[in-house]
Parts: sequence; C-alpha cells; structure tokens
Amino acid sequence: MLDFIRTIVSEDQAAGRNGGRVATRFPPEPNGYLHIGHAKSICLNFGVAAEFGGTCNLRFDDTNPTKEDVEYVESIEDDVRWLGFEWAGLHFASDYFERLYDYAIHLIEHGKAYVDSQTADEIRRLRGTLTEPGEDSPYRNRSVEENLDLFRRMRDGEFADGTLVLRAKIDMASPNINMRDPVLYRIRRAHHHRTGDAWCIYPMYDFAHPPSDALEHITHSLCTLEFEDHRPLYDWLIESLPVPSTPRQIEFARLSVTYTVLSKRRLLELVQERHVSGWDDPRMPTIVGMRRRGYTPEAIRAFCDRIGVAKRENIVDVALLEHAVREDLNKRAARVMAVLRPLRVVIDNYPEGQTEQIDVVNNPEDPDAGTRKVPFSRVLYLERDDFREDPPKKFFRLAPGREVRLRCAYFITCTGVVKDPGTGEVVELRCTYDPSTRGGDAADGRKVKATLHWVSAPDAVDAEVRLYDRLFNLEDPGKADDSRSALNPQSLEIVGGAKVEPSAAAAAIGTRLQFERIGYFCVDKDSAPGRPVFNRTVTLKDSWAKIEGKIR
RNA sequence: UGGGGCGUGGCCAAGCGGUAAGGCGCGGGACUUUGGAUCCCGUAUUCGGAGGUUCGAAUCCUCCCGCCCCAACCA
Repeated sequence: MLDFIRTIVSEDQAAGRNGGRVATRFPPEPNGYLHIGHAKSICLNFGVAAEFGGTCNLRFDDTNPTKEDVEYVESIEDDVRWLGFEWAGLHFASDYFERLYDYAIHLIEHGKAYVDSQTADEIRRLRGTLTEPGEDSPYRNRSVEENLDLFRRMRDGEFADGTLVLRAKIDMASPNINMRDPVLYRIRRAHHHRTGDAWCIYPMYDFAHPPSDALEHITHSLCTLEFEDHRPLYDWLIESLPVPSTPRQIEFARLSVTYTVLSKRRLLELVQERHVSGWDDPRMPTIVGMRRRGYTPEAIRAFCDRIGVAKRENIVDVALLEHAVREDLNKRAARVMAVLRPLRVVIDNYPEGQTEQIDVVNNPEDPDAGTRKVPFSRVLYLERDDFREDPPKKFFRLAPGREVRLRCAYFITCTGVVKDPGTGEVVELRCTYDPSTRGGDAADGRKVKATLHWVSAPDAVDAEVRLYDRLFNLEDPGKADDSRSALNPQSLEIVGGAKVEPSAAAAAIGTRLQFERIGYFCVDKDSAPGRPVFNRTVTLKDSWAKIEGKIR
C-alpha cells in the first residue's frame, strides 16, 4: 500500500524527474536523543529510499551551537545503525558553512538579502501580526556594497552578538509570516561542537536546509507538518540560489503516542532533573530506552510500518506499539520460568534430597530453539497469584484439593495450607505429585485445567524484576506531552524477591526472555553475576486479569 | 480577524465518481503443557454537517462547523 509520500515519489520517478533518481535524508538536530517519533521519520526516509532504489543520508542540522553536542551526534548515529539502517552519506550542515556563506553573499549581490541593524524587539514589532502586514525595516534598502561590507564584517567578528542580522528581502506584507524578510544569519559567539570557534555567525535552519538538501542532491525532503508554511521560503531559496539541484519538500504528520512524552524539551527535563536515570532509562520513549527495555529494532520498524504516513494529526495507541513488540518477541524470546512473588510448596511424597533434571522446551513455537534442563525437587516456589484458598468462579489454577500441572513436570494436588499463626497469611502449601505424570501428561488421559510455572527452591536464583506498565502512565492518554508529572511513579514497580530458574540467571545481558505467564523481559545492563536484573518490556495479555477485573 | 493544513468506526489507516480494505483495540468461539500464542467469527447502511451536480458521491461543487500550525536572532 502506497502512502501519499510514496505515491508522489513514485510519480516523480515515473515522470523521470531528477533522472529517475530518489534521494532522501534524515536530518536531526543533535540536541537530544532519538525517540520513537524519530523512528517514524527514519523508517520513512530510509524506507522510501530503499523502495525506490535510492539513497538516504544522515545529516545533522547543527546550525545552533548553543544546544548541540557531540554526545548527541554519537548517540544518533548509534541509534540509526541499531534500527538497522545504513546511510549513503554522513553530513553536517556545519560542513556547508563556507558554502552557505557564499550563498548568502550571492543573495546580497542580487539584492535579495540585507543586513538589518534593528534589535530583535524592533524586528518583531515591524513583522506585523497574524492579521496585520509588517512594515519594511529602515535598513531594508541599504546598498549592495554596504550589505556586503557589513556581512563580511559580521563574519569577521566586528559586531557584538545580536546587533546585526542578515535578512532575506522578500515581502513584509506577505500573508505568510515566514516570507516577511526572514532572518538568515545571526551573530552568536558560541563554541560549535564541530567548527569550534571558527564562526561567530550561524545560519538559521530556514536558510541552511534548502541548500544543504540541494548540495546533497536530495530529491525529496521529507519533514513534519509544522514546516508546511516554510515551503514557500524553501522554494524561494532554491530558486534564488545557484544550487546544483532542485529538491522538493513534502510534509507529513509527526507521531504522537498515547501516554507518551515525545517532546525533546520534556525529555531533557526528565533527564536533567533526575526524574529518570538517564536517556536510556527503560521508562524513556527514546530508542536507547526502548532498546534497554528489550524492544528489538524489528519490532520498532514493524510498528512504524503499521502506523502509516499521512497528513492528519494522530495519536497512536501505545497498545499498537506493544503489540508489535509482543509479536516480534513471541517468536524470538526463549521461555523461562520465574516466580515474582514466591509461595513455598512442599511435595510431601517426593523423595527428600532428590533432584532431577527435567527437559523443558525453550520455545514451543520454534522447534529449533531446543530444550533445556531445569532442576526439580521436593521444595518449589509457585507464583502467589496462582493459588487461591477460596477460588472464585473461573479461577482454574491451584486451590485446596485441586490438581494442576507444573509445566513440563508433574501433576500436583494441593493437600494442605500452612498459615502464619499470627497474620493468617498463607506461607506454605503442601502437595502431592503423581509420579506417572512426568513430562506433564497423565497416562490415564485425565485433564487438568491449568499449567503453572515453577522454580525449584534450592536451585532458584534471587532476581530483581522491574515492572514497567507503560512508558508513562497518565489519566489522560492524550495529554502526556503537556504534563511535567507525566512520569507516574506507579509505572515502575521493583520486585526484589523474585526467583528465577538457573538458565534465566545465566542469560547474557540484553537477552530477551519470556517469563511463562508473566511477560517479556530483558536482562538489564545493570545485572551482575548472581544478581540478575530484568526489565519488563511489555506484559503478556492475561485473560485471568480481565476475568478477575470483571468479577470485582 | 490573515495565511497554511486536516476532518473515514474507540485508535491508526486505505479509498480519489461505481456503491466503506487492513491493522490495533474490543466481543464471541475453537484449539492449546502459558487463561499467552495460534485459528475462526463479529465489530461504520456510512465517510464533520447541510445543500447541490450525477443513473450513481467518502470521492466533484457550494456554504457551514470543528481541530492543528505560523507573529524565536529554535529546529
């Protein structure tokens, strides 16, 4: 299915424009880490290029040195690569500073730009309003010679920051405010992460972007909707400048996700004010955050494919993202048994001191994933939630007198409940097992309504499990971007006393596992031998939780 | 009040004059050594609203309504 952008590109190619060549670029400003919203743009730009036999560049729009940093350019390169894309060319707008300067001179020489001596305040005042036209600057008609002289001296550092500015000479009465003599260059004595102190004047985005695209022979310059009003200026510059190609700007709607903050400013705040541990905090919607949580590049790309590309504002349900992650992980994550809130169970008729190794399938949907040995013994841990002393209707798991299956092991029947005399809390279950059901099947064919995961107590490894419900969890899914309190403390729960089987504890950092009946987890980078830490990526769909919700 | 965009089910999204794709979500069923997964079935007589053109409109025209963006020496 072709979205409107692919349709345009396809038509352009069919019409032989640009010689049938297709070239795109992903142009982030290195002022923060990439997030799921950028992933949409990355998939679009690289995707379109790949589909039409073209190329896609990675270009850093680094024209504002005060906000940018090498830390960001490095992380962005990593993230794009991690997502699985290879750029044809790696460029920086700052690499074009000299040429952009020459282009500015060209504009001045052709009477299309002038140096303005007004203050920022005065410029704003004469720009007019949304409904009233602006007025010409008193400096608008300086001679070409004077403009040339002034602009050169601006570059030479003769003037203080903010005193002079280079402006395009277009139309102060244009109904489009972007055409009311937009500022092209400002004086800014700031250290640039790449050009150092070589420049004290920096081009504005509006001036730098069109020629940068043209210099890279970009054919389709994809950007978000808010730049729609800038297109006339984009085209004006492409026409006014002696650039080597004529790129075309096409706008699409940016991505919003329910419950999710995708504003770079907000995310920066969360990091700087230490509400999260860093850009890669698993609660962050950043690529590094999702990566640490265990999302795969394939899942993120699948998500981007499904959300589509259009021009209407949209807020995609985070459930779609989670679905894409689940769908992908379900195929690749090894199943492993873990117990979050352990309840001790003693199998009375199982030989004391005996341990046997049980073969357990790693992934029932992937025969190639093989099996592993899991120790089984007389004392086990079961999930607290898997037992109810007084089971409600439709609760099929363990209860007094009831028989269930321990996954890949035996059928057990609950014969007794041990409670703490003081609190009345259930502290231990007594059960019996049926030796003839080894492997999980009864010779007499009798059925059991539930299969539980379990961990052998003497072999279990203590683990820390971090449960993240949603990236961010708010009352109003649509307002996530507006609230500073977007980080709901309840969205993160740390379970300290979890017990996992040995193979889970031995998994390498970054390994994605599916804890039977609990959810998908990723071994965290903070893991240490003997102290595994698991981040939950997304939860399994638990029908029992739904049923329980209905009962209440 | 100027300009630029956009309005198809709860959320995305096809469709571009021939009688509403698909995905997520939701509901139901089958199957199952995860109540997961998988597999079926259901989920807009209607396309922001009202007129009009046409044999026929979500698609064309007119008017109206609603939402978003623009007045940084940010990108």
